[in-house]
Amino acid sequence: MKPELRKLQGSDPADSYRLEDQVGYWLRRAYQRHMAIFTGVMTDLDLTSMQFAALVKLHELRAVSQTELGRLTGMDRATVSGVVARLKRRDLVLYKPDPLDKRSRIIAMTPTGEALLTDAMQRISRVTEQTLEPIGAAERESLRAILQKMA
Amino acid sequence: MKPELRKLQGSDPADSYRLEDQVGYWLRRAYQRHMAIFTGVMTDLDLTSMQFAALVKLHELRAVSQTELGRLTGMDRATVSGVVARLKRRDLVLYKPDPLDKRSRIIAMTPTGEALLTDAMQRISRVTEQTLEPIGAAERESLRAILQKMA
DNA sequence: GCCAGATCGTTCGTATACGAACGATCACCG
DNA sequence: CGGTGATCGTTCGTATACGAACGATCTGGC
Repeated sequence: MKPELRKLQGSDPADSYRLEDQVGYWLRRAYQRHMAIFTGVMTDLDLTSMQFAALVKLHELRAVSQTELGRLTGMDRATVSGVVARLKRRDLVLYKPDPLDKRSRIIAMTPTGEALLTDAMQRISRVTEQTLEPIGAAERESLRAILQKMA
Repeated sequence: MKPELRKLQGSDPADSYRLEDQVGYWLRRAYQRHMAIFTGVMTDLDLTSMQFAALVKLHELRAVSQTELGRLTGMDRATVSGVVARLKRRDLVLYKPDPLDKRSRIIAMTPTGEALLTDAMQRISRVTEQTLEPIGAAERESLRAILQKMA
């Protein structure tokens, strides 16, 4: 069937599909904007959002295995491996052996890491505020509820 | 103020900050789940979501410059470069010179690309449906409205 | 006590993502 | 017409992201 005929019949799905109408597109765009804001606010600390997430969890739990850290922050174990290695290279975290499991690697924060986290913590609200700036309180709550259901 | 004093007052921001309460975390999780669904549905087509997005835009506009394609799909020009190169390697798109601008590279789809897009198009609704499965119609509309405001 | 299957972390390969620096070209202004 | 600043696409470096295969270790069942 010729394209023109398909168009006349309006039966080619590709002709009515609009990228701008897709959930994935919105989610990506919103996340992308959030990331840009995060990066902007944290530039001089040289801290990515995933590194920050890892430090937050380590501060909260004091020490966790690498796999557990990945689970808590939503990172693949291969990804966590790299993130943690970069934190270690900057002495923000350290490795400890797990006395109960030789396979496991316990990650804990160093004082340097705690200090950097304190700095980051003082600006993280700016990231949230800027990210949510375009929407009101009721919408923020809706967004939270909906995204939590979805994930 | 000393850390100990802050702690006594319960004022260390790091102690009350919960990763699970952050917008960025929800957005990332939702997007991550969406991506997993996309990948699962499209595995045998060997098509990533960004490659799909590029093909969708090319189908719609027939031919666009690489930079414009990036703008339309929300990709960095360095990123587009790679995505398009991989599509070209599989003969899904082709390059054309721009008669009006020697710097520009026009991208257009090949019949192979169109065929693959047709295949992908037949399952894309499954991706959307599975992504939005946890939420109802009203919530879907809310989500759309809110995310569009945010981006 | 042993072994089969699960789990821990690594490495490799591939695909985004994006800032920065670069060469080529373009557009516009004086 | 000539030059200066903007734009196009590339390349490099770095950081996620994730599947798959791997060795080491652990665990449960027998």
